[in-house]
Amino acid sequence: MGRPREFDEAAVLDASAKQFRVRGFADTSTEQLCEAAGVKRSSLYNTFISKDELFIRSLERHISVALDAQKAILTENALSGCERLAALFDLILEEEGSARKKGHAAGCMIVASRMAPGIGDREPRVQRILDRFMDRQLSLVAEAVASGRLDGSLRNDLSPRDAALMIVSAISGIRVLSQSGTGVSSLRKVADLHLDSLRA
Amino acid sequence: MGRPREFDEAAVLDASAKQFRVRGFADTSTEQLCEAAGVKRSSLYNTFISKDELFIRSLERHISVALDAQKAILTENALSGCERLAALFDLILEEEGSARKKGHAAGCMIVASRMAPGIGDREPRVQRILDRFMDRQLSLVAEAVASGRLDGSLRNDLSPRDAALMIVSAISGIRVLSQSGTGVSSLRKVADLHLDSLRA
DNA sequence: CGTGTTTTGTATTTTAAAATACAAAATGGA
DNA sequence: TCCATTTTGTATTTTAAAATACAAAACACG
Repeated sequence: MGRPREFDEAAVLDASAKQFRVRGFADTSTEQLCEAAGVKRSSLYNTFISKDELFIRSLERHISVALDAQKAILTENALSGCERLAALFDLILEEEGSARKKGHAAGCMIVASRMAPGIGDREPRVQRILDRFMDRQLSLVAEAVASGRLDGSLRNDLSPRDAALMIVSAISGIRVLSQSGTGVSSLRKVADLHLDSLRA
Repeated sequence: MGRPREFDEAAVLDASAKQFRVRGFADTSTEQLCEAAGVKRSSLYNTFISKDELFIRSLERHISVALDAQKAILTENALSGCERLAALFDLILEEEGSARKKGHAAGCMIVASRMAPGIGDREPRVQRILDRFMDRQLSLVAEAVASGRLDGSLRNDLSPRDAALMIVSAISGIRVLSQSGTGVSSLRKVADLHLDSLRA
């Protein structure tokens, strides 16, 4: 009962996430958020309590869909372990490339939330969300590495965990490079170099 | 003539840089800056004009000393090309390790400034300073790679420029990993993996 | 000694953004 | 239909931090 909602919650979270990504947490006002999401302030506060809570929920959703996409790739049985890693890099490069096209060169919400203190200090949940994401990402990549050792596509002298750390760090590195304006073709070479070092 | 200054300008810049690193730009108030630097607000504004200007000068100084340290290592004639790169990774790991010990796990001012929009949007100079840093860093690393090819310590089938991009991205990746709480010993393994892939 | 000049300390003003208050609107169910 | 309940729109309040104003202090120089 009561008056029905006129907006889609997930759409607001996506629009918010984009704003936060492009302008940063501190530099996006609630007014910009309202405008971007096409929602009035009272609706925002009524639904999401505060700017902090809205950010947290946006981050949660962003990470959830990002992780799903990576999981789909990294557990694709039709691919060898090495091919899975290659496809993961493809995904990252595609994301960066299309972000580039859409004008907003900015940025990776996950890496930015990690590196920029701010809300992450006040809000332990931000830390927790990011930690959990990284744990899962590391596990997924480590599994792909392990299966790459079995199918012979990857070196068998490396620990899956260490290799996974290396891959994950490479991805972050690429995101930073991309934010610095490095062209996608260069990013591709960097990704290839990283991957080559793990090949059998 | 006139009343002499009671504080050291460089010391204020260093203290400010630390605050900005630990708390982020938006979340450090001028009051915190004054307290950290041991200087009254009027002195700050009198000398540095505004919070924005103070940040820019802090960043400039921070980058300048960082680059000097890297340059010293990367142009050390006594070392082979590969050893120079290894020493560079050592420097990074040492920085991260000692930051960890001092409690403030946060953070790399350079990567954070890149990834977190904010002042960087308003201030083209921030962009310029970071671009310039990266150019120089890339050149220094590329030179080290080139000399590593000559002295036989590094693979001779890779373009110095691409290899340099790969190294620089690896460094950023390690910084992100470190910020996420990864232990220094794991960071070391990651660095070794990255370096191994370039060895002759 | 003073006098001009710069720095320093304190108190105040400005500002901008977050958050709230409250009436009007819109529905489902009795 | 009308009432309880929730959302929506607008206007206002709260807040915190950046920036300024101005008098007192400290020195160099004549």
